[in-house]
Amino acid sequence: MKRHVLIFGIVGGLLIATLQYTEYRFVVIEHSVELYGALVAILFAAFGIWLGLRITRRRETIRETVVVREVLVPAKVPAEARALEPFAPNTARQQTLGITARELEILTLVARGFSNREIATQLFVSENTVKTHCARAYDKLGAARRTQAVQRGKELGLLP
Amino acid sequence: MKRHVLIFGIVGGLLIATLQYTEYRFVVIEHSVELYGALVAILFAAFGIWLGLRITRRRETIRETVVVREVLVPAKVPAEARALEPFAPNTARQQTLGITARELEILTLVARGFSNREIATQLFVSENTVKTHCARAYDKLGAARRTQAVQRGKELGLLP
DNA sequence: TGCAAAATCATCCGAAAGGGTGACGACATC
DNA sequence: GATGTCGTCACCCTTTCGGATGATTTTGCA
Repeated sequence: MKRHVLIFGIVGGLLIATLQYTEYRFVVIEHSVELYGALVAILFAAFGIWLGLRITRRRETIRETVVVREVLVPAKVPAEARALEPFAPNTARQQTLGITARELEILTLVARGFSNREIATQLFVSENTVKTHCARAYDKLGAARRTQAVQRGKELGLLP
Repeated sequence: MKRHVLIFGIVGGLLIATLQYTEYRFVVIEHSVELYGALVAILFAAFGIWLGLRITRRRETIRETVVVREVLVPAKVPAEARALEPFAPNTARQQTLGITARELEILTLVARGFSNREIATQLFVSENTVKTHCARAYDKLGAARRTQAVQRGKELGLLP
């Protein structure tokens, strides 16, 4: 958290300096102040949004309400019909295999056909992190490839 | 989500206009551009953070733990559902997509988690051939990766 | 508050996968 | 016989994955 504020300040300062520098060099155009302000506004708004997402990303688990609901699910349903059913991963098996929630989360995205980079973008983490989670999940599932991990995950009731 | 972008634009425009107006009226001192930029930056950073919080806040709702009880359902989903044990691929869809039998055969092996080399060994063909079939299948399925192709194949009823 | 688990990120390297292109033979159809 | 489809294979190049390892930060809990 402290690091966020720090990089916020540093990046902000650098951005302002850069913008000022460029402005002093290219002030020949008209309305440069407006453009300058708009540029700063857009950049910092984007940065702020990113920061807001980043900060609050993990707070969701705090005030969650756990509701236990029982659902009757047909034992065997084809893939097309299964898409609508609420899927509940087999947490018992997940526990015994030692698969963490984050690993399972990434595994579901892998099963949906996303690349590591796409998953990293969606989850606001680096590609390396995704790869680490993947590797651990593969190891715990005894899989050598992502397709194999997906297959195993479906067999074990971990994935929809 | 669209509403957020809308109010973002409106408020942003108002802010810029206000800042320009006030600047033209009161800020005759030196370094007005720097102050102006810093002000805009801070305001928009705060606004961005607020927006980020607002966007993600409503996700902190209820997390329900669903307990699934498997139940044998008679014949709710008729034709495609019952032919599950010996899986019958959706040949109609296969035809319309122009997927050949060989491509589907290789696709099923891909879905089972085999590598191209393993598939080549099993089918007594070269790895290049497997890759060619894969590429054509991916193209016809609109997939960029093998996991995506598997996902699409299952959605379309081509794979078990 | 301190510790263990989990999550995050990085780097290196080799393997796997994917895109593009070209080619050749078998076979069916017209 | 010309045409088209399918299966087969090869080459080159780029991207993506995976394995191994080490490190730091965050979190949850006792």
